[in-house]
Amino acid sequence: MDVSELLDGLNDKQRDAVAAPLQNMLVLAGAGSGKTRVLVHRIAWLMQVEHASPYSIFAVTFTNKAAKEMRSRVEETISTSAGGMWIGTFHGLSHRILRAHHREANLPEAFQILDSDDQQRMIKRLLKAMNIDDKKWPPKQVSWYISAKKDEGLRPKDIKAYDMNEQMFLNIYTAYQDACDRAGLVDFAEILLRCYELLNTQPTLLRHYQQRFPHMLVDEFQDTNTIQYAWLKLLAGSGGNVMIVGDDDQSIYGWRGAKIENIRRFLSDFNAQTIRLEQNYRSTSTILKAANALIANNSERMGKSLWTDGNEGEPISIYAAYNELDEARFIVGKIRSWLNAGNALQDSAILYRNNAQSRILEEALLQEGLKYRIYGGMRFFERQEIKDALSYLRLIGNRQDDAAFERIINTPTRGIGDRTLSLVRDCARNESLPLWYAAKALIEQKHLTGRAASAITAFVNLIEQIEENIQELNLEEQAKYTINTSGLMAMYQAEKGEKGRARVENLEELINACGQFELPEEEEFASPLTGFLSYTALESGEGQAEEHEDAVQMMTLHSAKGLEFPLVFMAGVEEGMFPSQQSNEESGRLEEERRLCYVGMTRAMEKLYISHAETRRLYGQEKYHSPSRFLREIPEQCIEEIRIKTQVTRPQASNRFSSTMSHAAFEDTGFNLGQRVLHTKFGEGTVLNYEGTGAQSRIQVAFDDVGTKWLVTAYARLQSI
DNA sequence: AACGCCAATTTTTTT
DNA sequence: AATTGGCGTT
Repeated sequence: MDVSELLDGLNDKQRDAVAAPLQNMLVLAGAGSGKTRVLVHRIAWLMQVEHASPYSIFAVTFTNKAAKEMRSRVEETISTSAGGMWIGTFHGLSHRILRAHHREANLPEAFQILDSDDQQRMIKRLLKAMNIDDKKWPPKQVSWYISAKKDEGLRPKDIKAYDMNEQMFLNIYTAYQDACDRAGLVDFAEILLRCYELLNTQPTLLRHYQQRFPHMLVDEFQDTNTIQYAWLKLLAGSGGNVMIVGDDDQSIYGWRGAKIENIRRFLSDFNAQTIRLEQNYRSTSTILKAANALIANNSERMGKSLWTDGNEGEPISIYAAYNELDEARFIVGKIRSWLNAGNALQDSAILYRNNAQSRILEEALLQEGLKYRIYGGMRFFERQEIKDALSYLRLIGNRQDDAAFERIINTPTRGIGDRTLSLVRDCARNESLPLWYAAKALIEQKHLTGRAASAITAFVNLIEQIEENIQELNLEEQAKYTINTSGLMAMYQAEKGEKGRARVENLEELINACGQFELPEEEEFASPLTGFLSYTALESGEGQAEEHEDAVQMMTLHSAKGLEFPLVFMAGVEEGMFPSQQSNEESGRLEEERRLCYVGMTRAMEKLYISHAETRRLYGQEKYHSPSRFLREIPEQCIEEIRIKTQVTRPQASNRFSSTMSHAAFEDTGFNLGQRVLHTKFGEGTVLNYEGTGAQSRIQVAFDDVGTKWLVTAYARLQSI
């Protein structure tokens, strides 16, 4: 590709970023401003103009999806393979370094990765062993504590406990780390911390990487946490060509340790130039105006204002639903009209604050016969049956893996009960042995009696026999053999119902995935099996069953980041839901909620609907929510409120008045517009019954008492609900 | 080991 | 409301 082609079709700011001289740079990239494009073209520019070798390029993202997209777009742009380039996630790249230097990192060659579920189970077992009440110190909270500390780069020795309570957390952290180290296991946060420590303590190694990668690029920088920042800084060394791309207004992972301040830190630590990408190629000017106004309510911003030379588009429609069913009905009705107008279903998305909201929406879509796809939730490699199977493979690859041992020792049931198991655990703890070797020792020393002994022996033999018999097989055959021989397949085949059938299918899919798996050539693994196991942990399998069917896209606001849709619905935009109950003024999380709202709004390309329900069933109780404060922060001229706006006429010198049902909100419901009703009482709270239609509205606000006209805003109340 | 009952618990999520 | 986990019973 010609150099000038790299700059073609870019705006001035994008060009400044792509063609900048070698320097540290912050690209403050607003939503929809073409940041991926800039990153990709910058990489191509480095290669073609600065003559950078692909081996010198290091690009970091947060998700596998983003990494994959970047790689394929780079390859598309430079028209050759991007092999040799390191493009990956923080965890993926750190993991790669750890594999290559596992000895220096004090890890066994076949070390494995704990996901958060494994981590919690591990902690739970530990609490039991340490005789700690898991009601007082819930495993979930403990794992949260440990991860948070690791994200801060803190080992137990670096932490001073403030009180007895924290001291307990600290003790568990210490014990947990000890257990992981002995079992050859690393959790997600450990991957980053361990890699950081490795580089920090091995100057030769660090220099090697620093020299190899003079060109670094980082995406979504606003989501970096403390350890990720430190890791980057270490790798960048004194080199002066780091490009970070981010948007402080889209920082929505503070609750997970992301530090928005890292952007400012980067500016001073790296003495970096700032380039702002503010031209938006996604949304209508109305949507941008609204989003800009909303986010302006946040303080401490880097400052940025999106603009477009595109159309004004339609106003943002705000629908005040009577309850969540009405809300769902409204959304589905609008999607139906959108579809009937000749649009594609997959171009519409429903966004919500929490996953629990999806159910009602689903039901409404189902009723209307509209296909939908829900993002998030249980991923492929996180499923119970898959984790069972993987645990067999893990234990075969590494006998020290206590987490895997615990999971499968009695799955399927083979007569190893709690009594026997606690003997094994005690022995393991007393002798500082992995559970596997403790079990073997107990058999050898004849500490186990008849039935328990034979059950354990059978298990030990099973694992050893599997290992022996799969030596000559390829990965797919290994998995197949293991799943069948272990009895897992038979166990799930015996499980009745839809669930059992699905699980068997998943196990088959796992075998299939093993066949499809290509071991990354450039990376160093003890065996293909180890490589596959790492892959399953780091890439939990979102793309496993990705069907590109035409369906309504449903997801939380968080998972919508980075995506765009012509038609977007934001549901449940109510106080207590969004901003959520726990992010009130005191918690200091309001600004992050506002950013989340900003993220949601800027997903919409053409039309945005925002809805809130007056009444909502939440945790089995009726809750009354007022519209979200965020709605008031949107300029009125960007908004069209869809409500039953009833115009009321008051005859002179009379208490009687009539009102007319006159709003589009009823269009899709089959009610008759223009229906009139007579009343004698009028005021806040008066219920208007539209006879024969089953519709009601309740007067919410009465104002403008001018002459014979009252302007009244009333909410719809549908009797069918 | 399978079943059933009771109690607790409810943001957001990637790796 | 609905799901999950723990515990006791068969």
